[in-house]
Amino acid sequence: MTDKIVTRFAPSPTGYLHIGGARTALFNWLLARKTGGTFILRIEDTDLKRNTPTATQQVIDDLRWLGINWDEGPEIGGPNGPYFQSQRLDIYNKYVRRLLEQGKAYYCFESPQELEKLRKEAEAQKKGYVYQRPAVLPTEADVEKAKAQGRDVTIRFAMPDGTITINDLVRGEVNFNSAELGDFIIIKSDGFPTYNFACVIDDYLMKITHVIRGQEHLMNTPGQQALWQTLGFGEPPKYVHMSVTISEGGGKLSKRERPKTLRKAIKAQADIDLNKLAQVGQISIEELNAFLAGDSTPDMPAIEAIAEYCGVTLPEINVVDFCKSGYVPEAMVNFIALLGWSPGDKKEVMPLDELIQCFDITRLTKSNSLFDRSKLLSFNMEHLKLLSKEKLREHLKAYLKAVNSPVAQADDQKLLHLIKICEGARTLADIENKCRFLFVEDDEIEYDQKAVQKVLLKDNGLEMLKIIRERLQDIGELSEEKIENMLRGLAEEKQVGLGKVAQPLRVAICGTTISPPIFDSIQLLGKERTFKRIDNTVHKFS
RNA sequence: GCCCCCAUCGUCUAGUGGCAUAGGACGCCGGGUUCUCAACCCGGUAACAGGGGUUCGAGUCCCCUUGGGGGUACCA
Repeated sequence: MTDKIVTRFAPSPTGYLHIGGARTALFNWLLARKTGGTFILRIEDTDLKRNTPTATQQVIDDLRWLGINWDEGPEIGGPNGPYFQSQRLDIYNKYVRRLLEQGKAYYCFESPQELEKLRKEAEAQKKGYVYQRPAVLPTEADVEKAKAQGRDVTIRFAMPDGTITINDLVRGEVNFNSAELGDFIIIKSDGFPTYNFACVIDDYLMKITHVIRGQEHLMNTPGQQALWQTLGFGEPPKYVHMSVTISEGGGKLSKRERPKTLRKAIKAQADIDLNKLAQVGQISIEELNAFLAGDSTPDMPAIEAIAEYCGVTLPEINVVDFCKSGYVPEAMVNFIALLGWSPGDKKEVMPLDELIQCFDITRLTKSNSLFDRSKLLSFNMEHLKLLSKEKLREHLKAYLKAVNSPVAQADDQKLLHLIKICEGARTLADIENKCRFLFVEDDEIEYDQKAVQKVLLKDNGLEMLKIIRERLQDIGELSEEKIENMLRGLAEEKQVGLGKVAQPLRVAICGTTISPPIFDSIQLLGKERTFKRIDNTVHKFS
């Protein structure tokens, strides 16, 4: 019998979960679920400067939204806790002492500035920089002395000589020369462990069997493996270094893209009131100028507020962005899974359980893949069709709440009805857009000028509207059927297409040329409100 | 600069030496359907980066070139 597979997702809490992180989490989760193994969530909060207090919660919320649950970790605990690295300092220290005593780790006293200088010098000679291990390792007395002088004290791992071979489950053997890797820091001057150290200790203690992570970690693996062996931890975990997800703009899909898009958009608009923008984003004009010059980046809320004010659509990067754009988690998971992996047959659109069923870690692609939003959109539509009505309604409900839509007033039954008449929608946002007119006040309709010109003014649409109003008066209790008969009859009588009748009515009730089928729309709005809107429209544009 | 990874339609991919006139999906283009948007139906376009080997035979194996990506931190 083979041992149970244990995987983990180990994010550092620096903000919302982004697509790359979601994909890493997903593959680890899929492997665990496929094999009946354990999936652990571990928070790598060893960088005091970068961590934000709310980030852990954001990551947790995003994972839950995606449907990725963990067997051990924050909120639920487990036998290998704590699951926050910042709470495991004494554990790391124990292993550091062991290495120190064996002369396999040693103290260093260089400041970051001094190291930077050495690095620059190596660069100037076109050589890669490696830290030079002193012939005689510093003693505890040296540490005391350095501390007394106010110097930084760090601890480095003494990398053993020779070639390090890592065996990647999808890439095969990859070789590294340990002399080129150098002795890396395992304990920072603030006493916290570095990623490369804490990760090894925790993977060992948590009995992780498979480490699936991005290609950006490939260069960390030999050092971690050497550490693993030096500590006598036995057989290292199996490694998989996934391909990277590339953005449509080229380069790694990164959160920098959102500010970048906004900057470009603002610069493209010639006459724009910068003071107003700063005010909208609640930042100073200096900060705004620094941002436009590319010198700094304000916080996300500021970016988003300014973008909304300018009417600029920011590219989605974080999981929440997609949520707010009306994507459904089932589609996200399905799409992300197919980025750098394929089941091998022709199946693409799959529900979660099927995804788990056919998952095979060795089928990961080696090459990077580009994040194609139009394919995601298509997947989202397919999943909207696949989802049960109840599940879809729950998603829609959560979405409406998240974007603070007036449609949120609708009760469960109404929501189901709206979903039905919006069949063919590609996102939840499509449904919201189409149905919002039902939930705004009759005299707060915003008219789309193009629609008004084309449908109401050019083609005698207003006259048609008046006739429709009269006919509507006559048909008594509204039903889709009666409305349809009336409108079709009218079109036939006037020898025109149904569009000539339906479009003016549509613009009158919702201000745009886009709505659910006109018969359903009128029926839902009701007679009184329809009349009111027709009257308002006729009055306004006559 | 140095280290490492990768390379099939525009994009995601199938392909593990003969099943291949290279398959699917998204996109795109053309047509149909239609009260708007979307959906839906039919059809079409389009790829093995280049050059050397190995082999009876190469998208598939090897080498070089080129291109893309990642890393090069007291970040993770």
